[in-house]
Amino acid sequence: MSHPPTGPNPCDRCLLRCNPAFLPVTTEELHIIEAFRTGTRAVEAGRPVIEEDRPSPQLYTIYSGWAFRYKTLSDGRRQILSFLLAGDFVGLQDEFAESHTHGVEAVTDVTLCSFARDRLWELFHGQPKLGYHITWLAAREEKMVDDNLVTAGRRNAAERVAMLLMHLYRRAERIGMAREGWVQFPFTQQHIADALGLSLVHTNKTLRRLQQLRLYKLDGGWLRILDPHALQTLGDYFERPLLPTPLI
Amino acid sequence: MSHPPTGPNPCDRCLLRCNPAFLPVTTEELHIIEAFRTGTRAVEAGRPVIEEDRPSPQLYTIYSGWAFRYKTLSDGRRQILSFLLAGDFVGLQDEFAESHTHGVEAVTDVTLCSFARDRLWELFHGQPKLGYHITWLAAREEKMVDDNLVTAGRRNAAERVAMLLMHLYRRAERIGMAREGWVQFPFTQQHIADALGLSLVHTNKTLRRLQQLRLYKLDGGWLRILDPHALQTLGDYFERPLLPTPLI
DNA sequence: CGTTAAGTTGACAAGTCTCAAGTTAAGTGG
DNA sequence: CCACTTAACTTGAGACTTGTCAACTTAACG
Repeated sequence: MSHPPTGPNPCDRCLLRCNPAFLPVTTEELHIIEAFRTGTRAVEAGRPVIEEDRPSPQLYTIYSGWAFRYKTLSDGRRQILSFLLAGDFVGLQDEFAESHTHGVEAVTDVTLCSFARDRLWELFHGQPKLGYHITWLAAREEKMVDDNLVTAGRRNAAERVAMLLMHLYRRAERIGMAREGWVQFPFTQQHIADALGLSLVHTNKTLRRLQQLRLYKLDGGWLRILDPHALQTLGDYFERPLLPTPLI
Repeated sequence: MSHPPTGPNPCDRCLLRCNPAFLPVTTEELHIIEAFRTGTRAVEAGRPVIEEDRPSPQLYTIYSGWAFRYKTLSDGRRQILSFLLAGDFVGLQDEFAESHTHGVEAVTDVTLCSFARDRLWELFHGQPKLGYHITWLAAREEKMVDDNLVTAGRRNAAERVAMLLMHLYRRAERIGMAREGWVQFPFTQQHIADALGLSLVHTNKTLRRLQQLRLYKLDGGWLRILDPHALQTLGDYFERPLLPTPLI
């Protein structure tokens, strides 16, 4: 999961596909995917991947880095809908959208593989298995939003923070981003507040409290979960065993 | 949209397909859908359609009535994730789930068309267009959850209620359930509270306030929007023009 | 007419937000 | 290498929204 110097490789030498978290594909499927791919793109930390109000002609798979999907109300209040990292497929909603849906912004520097939206149907048609996989990814994405909705709707501040820390740690760990119990944590407290539906100040105080309880540790942009059991119980958030994920 | 006396018809005489809100299908597609369908099912108001902790072997399309998807935390706090009505496709998430995901419960008496989950791949394979449609439905469903997450995370009580009233009214209206500006409204204040992430009492007070402002009217289980402009503005929630929906 | 679920209301408690003022950390240019 | 600037993070105080508790009313139903 280290950053490739010049962006993603051609699909047949894609580093992500060596990752056991992802489902293997046949050579034929790989060729179809490669033909579907239109290129790669790098986005700097903090810059937009997809503008909120403009439909994007591209679909993306995150190749490296962290990003997030969000929506803003007209007075500027912002809600982060979900975080995205390597392997996540973005922009599907727009394909079927009557109009604008959400924005996507890079947290770290991000590299992406891009696909032409208007050839999505072609992909379903020519390779139904890949269509099935895309549906798989859409369903997984929805499940994450479901979880976030439960969080915003029913958990209190400490529970929210506990849940999010475990969630982010687990997702990074799952695709091999953990190094001896530490995971890169590039998020600001503003990101966390926007994701949890809390104010920045209250997020800070809650974070502080859980840190003083020695439930987690944050050092130089790296996160370590000190007491996973406590965080899971507090957040009432338990990861189920995970199946390999399709990768488009 | 009146209730059929004995449950849904065979697909080739499906009343829903006469509804212009839904995408027309070819005869061949209709046959495939009919072969995919395993039967129909009636669920009484208040009864479970899918149990929260048990994976369901069935997928469903709602044929008539209102239902909702929900999740509960282990101490009983419940969050409604989205409301379901005629044409909505349910259970897809489970197909790809590592384990349990959400429960589904009937609000009114509900009739359903059921499909065998283990033949979903067959459907994608034999009729990619229908697979594409299912993805369409999944993406639309996710957009609704996105909206609900923004609501729970960033809107205050009055804004939440305004948004939900408009949302429910619009969805019912769209598939022809409106009668001279009135729409059936079978939800209790507990449903609304659970959907909005508010307490029952506060939901009641907020509802009352908006009613006294003459923004809407509720009479004998029927809802009328008196001031759509005010509710839309308050909820910062504007419906975009809608395309016909696929119907599986 | 009695029973039950749903809705209503007021009083008070608690959680979260806002405001305002720091402090720390990380650049950047002189 | 240091002074300056800026973004991120902290902290306390007080206001406000929302939640909880408890009692009561209304509507629906047998």
